[in-house]
Amino acid sequence: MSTRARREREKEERRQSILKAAREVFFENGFHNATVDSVAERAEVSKGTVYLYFESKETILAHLLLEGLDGLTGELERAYAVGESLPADERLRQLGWAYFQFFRREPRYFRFLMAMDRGRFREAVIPQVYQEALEASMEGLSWVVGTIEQGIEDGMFGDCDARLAAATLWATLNGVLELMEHPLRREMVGVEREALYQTALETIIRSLQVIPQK
Amino acid sequence: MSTRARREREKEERRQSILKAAREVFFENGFHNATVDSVAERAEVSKGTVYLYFESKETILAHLLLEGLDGLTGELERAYAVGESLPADERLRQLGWAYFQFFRREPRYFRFLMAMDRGRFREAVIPQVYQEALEASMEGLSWVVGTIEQGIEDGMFGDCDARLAAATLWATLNGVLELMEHPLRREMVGVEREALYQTALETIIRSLQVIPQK
DNA sequence: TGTCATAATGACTATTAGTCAGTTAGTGAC
DNA sequence: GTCACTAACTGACTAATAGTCATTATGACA
Repeated sequence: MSTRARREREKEERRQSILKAAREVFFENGFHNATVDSVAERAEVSKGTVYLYFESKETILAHLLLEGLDGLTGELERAYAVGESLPADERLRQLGWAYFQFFRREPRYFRFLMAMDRGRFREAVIPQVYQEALEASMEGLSWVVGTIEQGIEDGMFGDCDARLAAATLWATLNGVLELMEHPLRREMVGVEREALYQTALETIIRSLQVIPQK
Repeated sequence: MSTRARREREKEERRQSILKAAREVFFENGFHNATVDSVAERAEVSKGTVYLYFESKETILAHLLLEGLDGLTGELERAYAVGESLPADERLRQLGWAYFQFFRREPRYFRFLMAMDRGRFREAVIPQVYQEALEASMEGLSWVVGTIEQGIEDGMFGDCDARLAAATLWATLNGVLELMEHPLRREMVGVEREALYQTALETIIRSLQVIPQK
């Protein structure tokens, strides 16, 4: 008999509806200004129920972030697969632009992701979520590492520590996105976000390439 | 008569003692966990007095950040001055490492600076502070731009948009520092902070240099 | 010593995260 | 049908804390 199964499903649905409400409310007002009461109201449940499904306000955000991270790794995976037969530099470009597109489409996720494990967040977000986030990011990073290694094998890139190079690329792209996310800093550099991103991406890719000997 | 002047001075002293208390309390417990009551207690004044000198908890943080920013620009200015007679690449190295050293010495400032104009902060921190922060950062950036322009003139660097290149460098170094600030991400890349920083800095400098024609 | 302005106080209000004793509703047994 | 049982749900309540403001203290000067 499937009563048990249906119950499980209904529980999951409720959980999802709370997450959906939280996403809306958090995105509309920002995490700080959003109240758990308004999340509850939006989800058409009482506040007590929200706390039945999630330990704390921060935990809800953590789960939304995991969702976002899933979307991002999906995006990167697709870009990695599409580039299968391309040379390594072109594959890195694909990955780099997929990263950019994702955050262009979901700027609010970016903001939350960047704020992750800062402030109270770190205390609230416990092993399980931490682990998942780690694994998702690891996967994304491994594609970059793999691509660079491929480039080295092919003789397109000079011999270098692929992990170090991948970290440099990642840090650089994050740095650009973060910089251009702050109104204050964007104003300061007086350059378009996309232009800076392209410059940074090409700079790193070029630094990997073997300088052709004339 | 100097009554007026003394009064002014005493007011400023009180203001400073509140800032000092806030710095201690914020650094000890983090901004979120720190209470205004405990800042007041530490400064040996009542809460009301704190609010006589600062509009809000966020405003106090903003002023601490300005202080931090002052320290940073001081550091950079020194590095810029010291490198006066050095070639452009070496000057960029000086600036880059001064940046690194500052954040190594004051990691808590870095965290607060990076969190700046995020969250509630943006609403709380008003024109005056915003403007000051903008100007301080502008100054720092202009030294990098100046150095790159010098390098171009000297023929050490290839012809490029100095502002764009400076922004790339800044974004990259920030990206590394930020990345390595997150325990989660540091764990992931499995590389030492200083090593990654050096790699990134050298990568950007190299990308500016004219490739010597054999 | 009295008056006045300025500075300081701390009890109070408002907001909101999180709790828990009590209520409701669905399920299966008889 | 109805009873007992369980799981899900509720919302009034507590605790914590940012920010306010009517009142009080201080000290300069006539």
